[in-house]
Amino acid sequence: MRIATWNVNSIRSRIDRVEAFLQRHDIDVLAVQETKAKVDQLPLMGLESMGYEVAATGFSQWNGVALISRVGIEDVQVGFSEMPGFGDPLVSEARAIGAVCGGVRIWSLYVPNGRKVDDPHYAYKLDWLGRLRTAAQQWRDEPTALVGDWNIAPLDEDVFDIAQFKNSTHVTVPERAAFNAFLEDGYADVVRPHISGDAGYTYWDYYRQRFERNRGMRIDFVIGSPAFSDRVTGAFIDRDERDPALGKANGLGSPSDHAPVIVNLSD
DNA sequence: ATGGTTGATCGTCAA
Repeated sequence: MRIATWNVNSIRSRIDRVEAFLQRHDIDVLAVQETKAKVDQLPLMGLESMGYEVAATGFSQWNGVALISRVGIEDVQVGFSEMPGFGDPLVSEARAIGAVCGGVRIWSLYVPNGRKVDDPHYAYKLDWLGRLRTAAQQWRDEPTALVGDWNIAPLDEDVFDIAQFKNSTHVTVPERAAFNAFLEDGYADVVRPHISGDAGYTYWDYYRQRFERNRGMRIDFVIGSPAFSDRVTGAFIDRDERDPALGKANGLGSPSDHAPVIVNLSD
């Protein structure tokens, strides 16, 4: 089985890329983030004709997530719980959808960005991660994968220049501690052993030709329970999908600012 | 400190 995670930055504007990606890499389950679409706006026709089923959260702004699977989608669950004091519960619940696909529980996650360390959204991010951790402890003894855009760079080598991230979100001690808590609970970063340094980047800002200069970040992860991690036989990042020049040459529009992460599992 | 780019939606916010 082959699974992937990809922050697509609008599934409607990039459905051609999504369908081509699924075919090019023979993907069984794709977790997507930042769908930027309500459920009734999802472009399903092509996906269904390719044999995929879709489960998604609905939110029209920026934080919808989805699972696209051709090995079944069972026991769908959405979100974790309301975030007291942080507006509409949809804001938190639209960030996570989980289902059993091909015998594996997969969660597509869009961890809150945090914006600035003094922004209420930063505290919301840490709180949200704490709730995710509590929920994830219940699935640790099953084949489970927590995949998506974590908006955290756990190591200094996961950003192009750690000096530029002083006082910035994504690299703070509390965010890294929140990430490491999953590893302490028995989950593992199953892609780390297959990449090194700047070859592990999954995100490059649209600004300032960050991709062309390889000034990126590693913030998209596949975190597996022991029963999941034991089945991982390989992993890679499809950096070509982020290449604006390659996309243009292939007649495609602008890429997402994130590249897909692909993981192979033994049967 | 600022600016640069993209998407949803159509002035402005979020990333």
